[in-house]
Amino acid sequence: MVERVEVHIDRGSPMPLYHQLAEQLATAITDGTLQPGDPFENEMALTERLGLSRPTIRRAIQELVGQGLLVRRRGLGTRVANSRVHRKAELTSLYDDLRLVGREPHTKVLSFSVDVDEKAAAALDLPLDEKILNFVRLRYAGDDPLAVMHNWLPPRFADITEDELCSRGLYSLLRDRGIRPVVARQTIGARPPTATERRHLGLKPSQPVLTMTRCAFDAAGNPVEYGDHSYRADGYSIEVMLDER
Amino acid sequence: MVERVEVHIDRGSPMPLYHQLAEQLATAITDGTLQPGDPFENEMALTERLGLSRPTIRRAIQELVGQGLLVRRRGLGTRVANSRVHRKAELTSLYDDLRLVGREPHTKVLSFSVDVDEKAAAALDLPLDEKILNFVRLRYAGDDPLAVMHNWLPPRFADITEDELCSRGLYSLLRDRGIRPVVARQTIGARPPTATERRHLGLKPSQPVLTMTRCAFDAAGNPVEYGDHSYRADGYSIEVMLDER
DNA sequence: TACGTCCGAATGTCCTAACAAAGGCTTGAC
DNA sequence: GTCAAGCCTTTGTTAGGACATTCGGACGTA
Repeated sequence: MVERVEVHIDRGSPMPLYHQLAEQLATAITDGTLQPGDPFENEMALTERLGLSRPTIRRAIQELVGQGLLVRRRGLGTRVANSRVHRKAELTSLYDDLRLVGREPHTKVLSFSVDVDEKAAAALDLPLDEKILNFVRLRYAGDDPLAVMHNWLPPRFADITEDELCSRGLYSLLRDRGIRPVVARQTIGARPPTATERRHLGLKPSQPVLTMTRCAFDAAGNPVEYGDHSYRADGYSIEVMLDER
Repeated sequence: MVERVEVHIDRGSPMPLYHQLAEQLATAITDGTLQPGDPFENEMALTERLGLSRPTIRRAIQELVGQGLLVRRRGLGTRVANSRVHRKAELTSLYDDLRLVGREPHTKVLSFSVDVDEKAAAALDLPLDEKILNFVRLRYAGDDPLAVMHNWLPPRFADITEDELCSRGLYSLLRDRGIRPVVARQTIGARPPTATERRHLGLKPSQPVLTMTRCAFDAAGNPVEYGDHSYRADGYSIEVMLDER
């Protein structure tokens, strides 16, 4: 049985038609209107029903295939993919992650300065003698300390204040300044905690920390953030989706 | 200065024109013929020079933008992106990873059986009473034990033998059977080692293991592998690229 | 019954064409 | 000299059409 998703296209909207379509179809899949394995209305039928051209329809479907929501096979048709492979938004800050699971985050700023740092400068692709904003935050989930996060940012963000860091996530601050990190290279490891980490996170020497160093870039490929974080391993794990599509 | 990349299009090839073009341009970027920041020949010029239509050119360029090799801005043009954000192939097995850095991997199979397992059945989307192939491998990098890897596979792979597991990577075995994992959901954490892990990996109680559980899917969204791995944290870290393009 | 061939359906590739929107640059008015 | 309006270049969106390729099933034949 082919499901006919109800779609409303607004030709007056500044949002491209293919994107409007993709969004509404994505909603129909993620909210369960369309079930995994369901056959999908074919391109020509959509073309006629919605009064859009085939390239527009194809582009919308392509977007959903790229997100792993649909699977297409030549000669056969298009179907809703297995729901568990749906890609989720991946580049989020810890702050957002915690909000999502209902644990109110808060932050204590342990240090805050602007100074030269060769390792960070290299990572951020800046001159080695450039002064770099850097700060260390202790992050809590509810009342429990969860992570020690050390970050370095290019000097153009020098207007960030300690107060701002306490009240919101770093990525939210960056977005307000018109910067949207879209790619990040991360290295994840584990080790015994340092004395500082034991003190701040309340750990015994046998309880390891999960470490993550991350360099994030905007769409143009400019580095926007370099970070070196240590998480309590008993309270946090990192979820990632890998794909080679 | 606009670089004119030498491109040869073979209209007789079964490979799509846009892909031929994308591949040759990608090579020019990754091998350094085009440098990061270089302006890129614009669409109309490519159209005329190569005798291809604009949609074909655009599709090739789009492919490279998706890989993070190019950056486009309306009204401005297309440029080669910062080289460090180039996405690398991400879904590899440990075996391939080790080969790449020149450390000869080898494998000892610790256990091998076919039996029911509710947790694995749920992860693989199989009936709970279905018999599942499962095995535990101890992986070495050179002479050093590196990881204890526990894997579960659907019964259709029951023809895999212990010998095969010793000589090759798991993903290579799957590929030979026509299965290509393309997406995986991973959870990465850390904890102190169990007694078994201490024995096999030669760890002290204070040396943590890095844990990764992974469920991999093929292009159609069918689960093909479930794994629960423990790595020596002092010899291994996990690199991932995140992106929300 | 078993097997191979043909056909229809669906997606994949490629083309031409037109207009919209965004950014930088030139030109002109003040 | 300064600033704004308008032009040009470039990419973004949409349309419509033609043909290729692949898959499954129907049909027919041995």
